[in-house]
Amino acid sequence: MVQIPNTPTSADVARLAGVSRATVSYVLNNTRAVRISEPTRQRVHEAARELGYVPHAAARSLRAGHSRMVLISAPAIPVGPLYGTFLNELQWALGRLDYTVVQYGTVGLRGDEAARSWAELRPVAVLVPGPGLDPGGVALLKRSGARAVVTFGPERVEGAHALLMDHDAVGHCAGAHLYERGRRRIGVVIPEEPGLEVYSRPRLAGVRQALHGTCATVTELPLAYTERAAARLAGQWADSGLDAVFAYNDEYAMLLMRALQDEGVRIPEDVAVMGADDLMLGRLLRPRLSTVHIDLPSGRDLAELVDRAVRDPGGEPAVHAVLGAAVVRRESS
Amino acid sequence: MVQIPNTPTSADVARLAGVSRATVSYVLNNTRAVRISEPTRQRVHEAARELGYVPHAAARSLRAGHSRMVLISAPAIPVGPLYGTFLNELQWALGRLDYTVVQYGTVGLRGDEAARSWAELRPVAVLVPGPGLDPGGVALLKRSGARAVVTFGPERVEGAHALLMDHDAVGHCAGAHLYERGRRRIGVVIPEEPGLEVYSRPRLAGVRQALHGTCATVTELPLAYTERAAARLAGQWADSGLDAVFAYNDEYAMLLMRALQDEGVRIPEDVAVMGADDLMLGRLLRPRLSTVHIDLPSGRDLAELVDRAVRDPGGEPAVHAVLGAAVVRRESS
DNA sequence: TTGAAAGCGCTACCAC
DNA sequence: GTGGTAGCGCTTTCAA
Repeated sequence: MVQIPNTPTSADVARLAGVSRATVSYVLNNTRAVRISEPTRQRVHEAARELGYVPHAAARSLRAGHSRMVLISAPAIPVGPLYGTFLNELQWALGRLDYTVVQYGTVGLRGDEAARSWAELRPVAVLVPGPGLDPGGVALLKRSGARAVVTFGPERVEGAHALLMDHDAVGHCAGAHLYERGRRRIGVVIPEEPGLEVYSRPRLAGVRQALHGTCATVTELPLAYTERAAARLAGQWADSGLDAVFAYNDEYAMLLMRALQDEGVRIPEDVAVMGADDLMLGRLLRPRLSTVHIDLPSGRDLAELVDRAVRDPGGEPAVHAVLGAAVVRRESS
Repeated sequence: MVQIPNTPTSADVARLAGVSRATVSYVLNNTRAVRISEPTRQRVHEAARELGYVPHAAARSLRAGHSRMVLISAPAIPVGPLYGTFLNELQWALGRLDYTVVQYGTVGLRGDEAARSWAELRPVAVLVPGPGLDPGGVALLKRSGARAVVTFGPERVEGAHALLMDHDAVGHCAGAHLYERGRRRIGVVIPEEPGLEVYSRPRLAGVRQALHGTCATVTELPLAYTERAAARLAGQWADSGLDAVFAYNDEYAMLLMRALQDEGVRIPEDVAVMGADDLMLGRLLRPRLSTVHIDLPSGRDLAELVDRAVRDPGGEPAVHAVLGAAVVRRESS
């Protein structure tokens, strides 16, 4: 008969090694304040290995009164390679600082409930990309023991540290560049996919700002990420009289560019096209896609910010503008 | 003076409401077995709200002896939209079943250490995409209370349930299709990026298998995901005499296709090109990219598998082949 | 209908 | 050097 083995506890280890639970704890945690004889250490390690003992993180942090868990809110929309690598770097860096990093997705919960379920885990720090956290949520998390709450996205939130990713700058770059290239009737693609407004709105605003006080016009172009929608938009192009378009990002740019080319619109002669994100993708298009390169902060830097905030939770919430944006001109503009 | 507020506990709620901690627990958990008078309920809820009380998940599961945490190992490589949507659906479905879903990345730990750090969280179930878990790890997790361990990827692991994503089938489809189209000298791109072998090897094997017993030849084409590498490969194309290539996936296909076209190679006349994953990308290329559409299992199905396994941990580890693969012929083949 | 108390696994203080 | 033990926040049995 197969018996489901009970999870071994430190008491089991103690019993097997013939010592007390305290001693087990001292040995396995390398407690410096107390010296344990070498033979005893051996026996304890031996016993732990034999039983396959794994400490119980929840019990430990319950006892300690705090955890080293950093909770990162996992966005509901699939993320691109840019953010993906950033996240990996961040996780790695936090791991080096001995934090336990956990991504907690909150599909289907409204901001309030989300913050509550995060708080139940009593993380020492909470990182929230994009929106989805309001001042109330921040307060709740802090009251639940979070020593650092960091948002990174286009908006800051009262009470939280912010890595301000100023997507206005992305649009600004694009707008200024297109204007400089002699374009005056500029379209800006606004993805219809939900959840992208937080990025598309500031990017649009940036374009407007760059063109403010000039004779250039800005036209919003709602666009779903489908061939049909792109074809429809391209079909109406001649009527629009636009001579340039900032396509939100490289993927939408590819979609639109293809549709325009299929309509016989010449790029960049008739219409200049710009993307953003500087994906490999853009280099492979013909004409090569001009884009806005985005510099995310390094994961290491953010990890250090988190660590500092955790060690000194009294500090004022810092707001860092961290998004570098620079035009990469290729052939489409 | 600003005082760091202490996290309120159920004892605080009890005090404020003028009842015992037991009563608080009964009210907040809606314990059916015990009836609490309406006025008391009100007072408790009131107090909890006023204090911003959030239950302590760790303490709860420590007491309960088990958690409802499902741990999903977060892959180190950035994932595509395909897997991203699958993951979201899965999280949503598990959430509906009242599990707490957490993605735990293990950048930099070897399989053994990874399993250990997962086990420290005492999850009730562990889902591991791709490799990174050996039979020892599975045993460790089970001994630590995991009632279900599910791998999903191309290989199965002793002791764990498996969603067998048979990437051979992807290659097989591609190979058979290219053969059928009259191609006999077939190249297969093997990405040089680390971590992709688990997928590329089976896909290659599938191609070989499809062509076994025919006069067609298979040539491995190692390729890094850079323009330079692609240009180099394309430069040597004439010498190779290949008349078709299965490019691992749509992204590598785009990379290579572009390089070939820049070399003056005509597609599909001189060389047929196939991708895989059926991304939007492929539809936008010219010629439109033929691809292998991959059908991942629905997140709901996997969630149900997990739930069943959790409820009946005695059951034999099930192995499901779950990857549908079908050729989508467009213009590049 | 409500309260007292035990105990989940762990660590840290204090005795020996 | 090592062991006894209190107590982290919570649920649940038993008593009142």
